[in-house]
Amino acid sequence: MSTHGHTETWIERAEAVLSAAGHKRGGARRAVIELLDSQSCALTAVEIEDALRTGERGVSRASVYRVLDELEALRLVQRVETGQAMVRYERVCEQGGHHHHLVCDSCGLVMPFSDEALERAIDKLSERVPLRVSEHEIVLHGSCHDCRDD
Amino acid sequence: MSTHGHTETWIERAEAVLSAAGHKRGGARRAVIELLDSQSCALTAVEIEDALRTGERGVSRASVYRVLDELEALRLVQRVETGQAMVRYERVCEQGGHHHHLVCDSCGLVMPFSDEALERAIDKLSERVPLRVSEHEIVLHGSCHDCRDD
DNA sequence: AATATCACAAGACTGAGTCTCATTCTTGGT
DNA sequence: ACCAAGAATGAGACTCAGTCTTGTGATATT
Repeated sequence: MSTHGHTETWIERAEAVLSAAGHKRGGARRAVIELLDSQSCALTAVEIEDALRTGERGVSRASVYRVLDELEALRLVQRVETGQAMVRYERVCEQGGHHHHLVCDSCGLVMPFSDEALERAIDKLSERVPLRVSEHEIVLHGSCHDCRDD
Repeated sequence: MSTHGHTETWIERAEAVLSAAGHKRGGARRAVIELLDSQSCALTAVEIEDALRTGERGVSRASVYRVLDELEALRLVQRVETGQAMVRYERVCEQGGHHHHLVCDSCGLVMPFSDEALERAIDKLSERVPLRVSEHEIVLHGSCHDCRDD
């Protein structure tokens, strides 16, 4: 890795972006960021609150939501609407991390997937549609291997 | 139109499916069905409750949710997750009515759209994915013509 | 170190959605 | 028509994710 082209971790990028946006540092935000960084899949706000309370550093509910809002506004985290009552959040990785989600309606399992053809279809579509498309998060519903019984 | 091949309205189909599923008739359900039939785009449960209270036939909150659940289970209505805090519902039309939604994150406008290439991409995708895909509802976010300022 | 400002915690509050249960309506059988 | 069984409904209590308020503590700048 060269000096200025090195691969930055998500935490490092998050700290840099937050600082550039004029935010001071704080323990609650740090705790939320570290938890999000340690997870590979999307968490709900309540899951985050519970995990932190059980863990080393409790963080109040208001702080969890505030931090998630800040991170979302800076495109550091992304909402995932799984249709499961609670919104989920996951960190946004820059390089090739673009993926969508499969949700099993029976057991609630959430799985990531990605597909080139789908991306192309959406890119083209975006040009024809009366909306400047900013983000897309596709969620497909169905039943997973263990729930093939409906 | 022939005698048995005639085009059935959504209301007629709904009544038939409900009856076949062993449901008796009732005023609340009828009112919800008529409202959904009169709408071209998706409504939230609260919008439905309000519209009915203001209209001819008030329907209690419990009934609105109960009826929507029943209709969804029978695939007569479809949920639309717009990421706007409240789930929306719209009737499911059989012939070619398959469409998705654009949501303006600034003003909350919800617009329908459909796209053949997108459908094809999803159909192909469904075969490669570890999930028996039952439904898909794509929601694209962005800003509409009137909100081009972010 | 003083100060101004941001970050935070605690908990009251809001409101969408659920649950319960008593009452009313439908419908099939008589 | 009448009646009984069971479905449909209404009213409101209840749950709980998410918001808002306020007082306190942390942080950076001078």
